[in-house]
Amino acid sequence: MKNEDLVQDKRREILDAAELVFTTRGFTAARMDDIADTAGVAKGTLYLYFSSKQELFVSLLEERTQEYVNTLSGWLEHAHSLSEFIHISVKLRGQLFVKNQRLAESMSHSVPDFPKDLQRRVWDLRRALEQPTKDALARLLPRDFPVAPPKVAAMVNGAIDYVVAGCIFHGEPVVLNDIAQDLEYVLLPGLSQG
Amino acid sequence: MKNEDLVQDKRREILDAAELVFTTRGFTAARMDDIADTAGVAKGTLYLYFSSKQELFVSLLEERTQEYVNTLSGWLEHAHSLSEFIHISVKLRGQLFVKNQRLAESMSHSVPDFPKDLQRRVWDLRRALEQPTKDALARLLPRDFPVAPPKVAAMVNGAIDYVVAGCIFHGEPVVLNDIAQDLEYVLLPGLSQG
Amino acid sequence: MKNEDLVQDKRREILDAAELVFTTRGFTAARMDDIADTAGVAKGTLYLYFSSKQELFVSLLEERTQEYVNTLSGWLEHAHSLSEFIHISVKLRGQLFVKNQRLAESMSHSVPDFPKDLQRRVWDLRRALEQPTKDALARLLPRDFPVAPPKVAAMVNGAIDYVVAGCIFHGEPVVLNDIAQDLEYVLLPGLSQG
Amino acid sequence: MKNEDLVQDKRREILDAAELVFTTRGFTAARMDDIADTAGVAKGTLYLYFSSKQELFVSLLEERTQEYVNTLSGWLEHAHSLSEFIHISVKLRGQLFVKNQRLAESMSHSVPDFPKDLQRRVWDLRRALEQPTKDALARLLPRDFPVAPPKVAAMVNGAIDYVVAGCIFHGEPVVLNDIAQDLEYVLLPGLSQG
DNA sequence: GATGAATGAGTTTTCATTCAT
DNA sequence: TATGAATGAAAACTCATTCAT
Repeated sequence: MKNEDLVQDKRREILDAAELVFTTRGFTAARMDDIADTAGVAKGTLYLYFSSKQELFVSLLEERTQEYVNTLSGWLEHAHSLSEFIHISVKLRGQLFVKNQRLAESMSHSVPDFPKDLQRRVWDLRRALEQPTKDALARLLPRDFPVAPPKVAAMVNGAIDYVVAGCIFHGEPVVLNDIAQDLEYVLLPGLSQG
Repeated sequence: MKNEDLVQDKRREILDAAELVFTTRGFTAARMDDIADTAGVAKGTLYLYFSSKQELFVSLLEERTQEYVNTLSGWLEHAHSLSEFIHISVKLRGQLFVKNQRLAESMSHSVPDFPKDLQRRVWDLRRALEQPTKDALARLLPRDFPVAPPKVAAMVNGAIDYVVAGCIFHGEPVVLNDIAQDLEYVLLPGLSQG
Repeated sequence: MKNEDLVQDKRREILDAAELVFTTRGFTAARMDDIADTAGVAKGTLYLYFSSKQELFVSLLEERTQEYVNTLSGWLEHAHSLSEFIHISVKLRGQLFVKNQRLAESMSHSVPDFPKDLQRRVWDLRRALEQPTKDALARLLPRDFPVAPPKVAAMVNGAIDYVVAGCIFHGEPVVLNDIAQDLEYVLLPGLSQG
Repeated sequence: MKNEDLVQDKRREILDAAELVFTTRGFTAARMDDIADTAGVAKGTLYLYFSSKQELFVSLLEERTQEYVNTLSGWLEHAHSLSEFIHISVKLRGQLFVKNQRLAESMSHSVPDFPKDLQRRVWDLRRALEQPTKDALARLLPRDFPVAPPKVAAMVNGAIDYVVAGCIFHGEPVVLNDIAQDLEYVLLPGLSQG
């Protein structure tokens, strides 16, 4: 028990360090040295937990995606209106925006060179990531809404991410409640049309 | 004249090659060898036109941003309704989506390590990139629209990019007319509210 | 006693494992991990019995050389003719060929880098290894044979080893009786000359 | 012309350095750094001429085997008796003994881990290496000699190599003429039997 | 101006050895 | 005594940059 817990702790420490370094520098520019230093372990230790830099990266994606998907679907289950859906989406995507964004970017560049088994693991992740939003929209949109739920999900998420990114870029504070209200104002009329 | 033109031609060839390689592999993973091969010149020649890999990258961003901003503001000047605005935006962002997306991603990862003078040049680019959409919205949105034009611009552009990215990811054809109609259906009611 | 025996057992297990790994991969490419796994003990345990990888290797050479020399001199003592000498030599060298060959090769590569005390131990081994064949030839060769026994020993052993190696390389079965007859046919006339 | 020659010179320098280092240390223990230092070039330069340490090793084997086979078959063509055959064999194998021996040893350990294409190249070498001696013996042995030429070749070569190795090991001078006479004395009677 | 061979600092990965339990 | 997680020095290989031709 004790032993197993310690192993999990160290694994988590390494993943936290990896997240920081990968999201700051991108996959290729990130150095295993930096990850080890950040985690406070020796370089060799990384390889006791992950078989390569690529495998560490994919494991990190899996871990974070899992957490995010769990949280998101938990919250969205209790959304009973499109307004609630928008507010919940803004709150969660906004909080996790920066690191998820950076990881996602790294993915599109780096993964094409990965070995087949790792590519497959990433592929599975992408599908898992879309599911909760798609499910909630399927439930909340008016019957016979002419735009398919996956496309609507893309619009909502894109709008959220870009507004948050804009705030960060311009150095404005990210007030998620205000952002949610702005989004509601723009999107709700269109999404509520019978 | 003749001489000057030749110089410009070679410069352009190198930039075209750099675009292909940077957008395919990302900044760090891109190799000067590949860029030279793709451009059909020797590696040393790259350094006659650009003083480093970083400077080549920033020059490319400047070149492409300039082109894109010129085209976009040209088209948006003639937009006389929000509907037209949406259709024009989808058409242009959609066409340029992939390469702009990749360049933008590379920017966020790589630029923080660049020397200060190059960072300044990138900073100026980002502002230039937002201007045309902001100007058009300021003109087309209803008086006293409660959401600021830069935020609306972010929502529209985010929605466009994510829908296009979703099509590409799922292997569906990217039919820009259809996408524009979907976006109009979702966004226009909110944007037209008095 | 009991305790002492257990210690010897574990030592032997480690040496057996080391033999398998060293002869399969060569000294440098052999990993202490593999030896520990093969022996069924933890890596740290190896260092309770042998102070380093190098010392383990030399101890193995000593152990195996001792066994081989004992067996060989026991058999050769009862050889009463050059024909018997050849048959016995083929039988024993043939059986032990592969592992001895590999250990010997490792020796010539690796030992030059060893510390002086280990080099000295290896040096002693080499001399011990030649003695039984030299003694038997001194007894069995005709009086005043013009070629010195050590050189004859080298010829016989070289001929045996290369024929066996040739069979192995070409994938032919190693039939030691046939090989002994071939060697007798070629060597006996010369060795029997008065 | 000039250019091509310079390239060949540098390639040769690297191969010479590689031979020295590989034969001194064995394949695994040899370091690319050492080879580069010995050749008087930078580490990166090695990779302009050979794509990996393994490929450098196999290229070296090919180069040296080719030289040796050419020389050997040239000389053996003019051997008109078994006595001449023995003298020629001793002279050539003796001269090249040390380095060929060491390279051959490295082969048996290292090559099994090489990629398939390199293994194939080594396999071809081994066959080429046996041909000249086999051809000469087929010509010179008595009709209906009961031992197959490849086996006789193995005996002769093994005897030569071990006698030479014995001299080196005991610190005696290697006088090839004397060694050839000793071998003739022992082997010729057996090989000449009708 | 143009070339491309050469460089060497920087990166990932391995593995003998140690030491707290 | 036995363990095996942790270490970090060392090795293969890469690639931006330079410079003699």
